[in-house]
Amino acid sequence: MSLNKTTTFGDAVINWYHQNGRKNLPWQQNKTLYTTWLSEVMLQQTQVTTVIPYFQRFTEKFPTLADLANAHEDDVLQLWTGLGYYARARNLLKAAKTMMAEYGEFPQNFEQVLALPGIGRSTAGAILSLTLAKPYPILDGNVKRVLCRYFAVKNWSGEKKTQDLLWQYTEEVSPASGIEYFNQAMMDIGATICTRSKPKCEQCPLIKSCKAYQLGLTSQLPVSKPKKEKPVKSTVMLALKYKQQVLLAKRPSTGIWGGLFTLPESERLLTGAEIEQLFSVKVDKLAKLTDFRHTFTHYHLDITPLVANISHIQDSIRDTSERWFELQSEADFGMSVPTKKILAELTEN
DNA sequence: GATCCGTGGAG
DNA sequence: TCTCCAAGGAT
Repeated sequence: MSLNKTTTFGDAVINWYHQNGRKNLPWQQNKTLYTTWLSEVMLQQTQVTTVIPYFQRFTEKFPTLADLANAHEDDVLQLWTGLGYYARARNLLKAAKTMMAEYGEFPQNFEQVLALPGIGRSTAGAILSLTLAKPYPILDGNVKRVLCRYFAVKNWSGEKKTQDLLWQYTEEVSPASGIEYFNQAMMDIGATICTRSKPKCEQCPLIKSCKAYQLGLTSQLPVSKPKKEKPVKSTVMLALKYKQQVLLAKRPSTGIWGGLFTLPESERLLTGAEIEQLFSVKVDKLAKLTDFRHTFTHYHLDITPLVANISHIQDSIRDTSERWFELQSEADFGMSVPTKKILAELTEN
């Protein structure tokens, strides 16, 4: 790593931080490696305002690394419900167990941190620089945007070649001292000034040397990723309702909604007779609710909720992954958002 | 390199 | 309503 020792870039950014940087976010108080790690993982592809309540609930339930390492996956996924990218939660628990078993604490060595599941180069650098002022550069979405504009990078940052170039740039501009302020400031500038649309260049400490600004390219950079048509998939989600209970099933740990509980799905609408045969129940009433669309990063999912009021449920649990859930109760496990939405609708009626 | 993995807010 | 995309990492 070659850190620039006398960069005016670094000075300008650090000075800006002391005047204008964010210092009151929940994870900036009483920082530990554990809390910084948690916040960085939650913030992957997720905005600050979304993360705040999740972070508070999580640290209240699991204040320390040791607490998390002793947790059950269902409890972790419950706290993650609605936050998305659930592999983050599964990897968080896995990493906590590994750290306690291998080191008895959160490691301070970069290679050891990087080796943990769910932690890449940028997250590892953020954890060690923000918490311990270790001189590692970061390259998250904010930093990428700032650097793409500052250096007028005209290629999409998703390309390997461009990614490598941006890592080179972030190493070059990172100061040897004050990295904990610098990295936080770069993220703050990206989030509050160098925004995707309508950047507030007049407030930017880098305005004098920003290439995009000089060339009048701020509205065209960074180059957005080449867009592809999202495929549309469809599914039927079946709510088997027995009195005030509904049948849910835990999904396998890989794939969409891994480890979460969801309603049973079917590729097509089922008849009452089919449901009776599949689940060994008696269907008293069958109703189709209004379709709705759930959109992921890479596809649309059109969901048709089907509600079957049933009786005779003696043999309806077919698998250890299935369970009956009381509609009015608070789930102590993770649930997908579409499942939660449908259950909420059932509870109202 | 390409694909997978969620969700909510902004525009 | 629809598209874009936000503190990325794993396969």
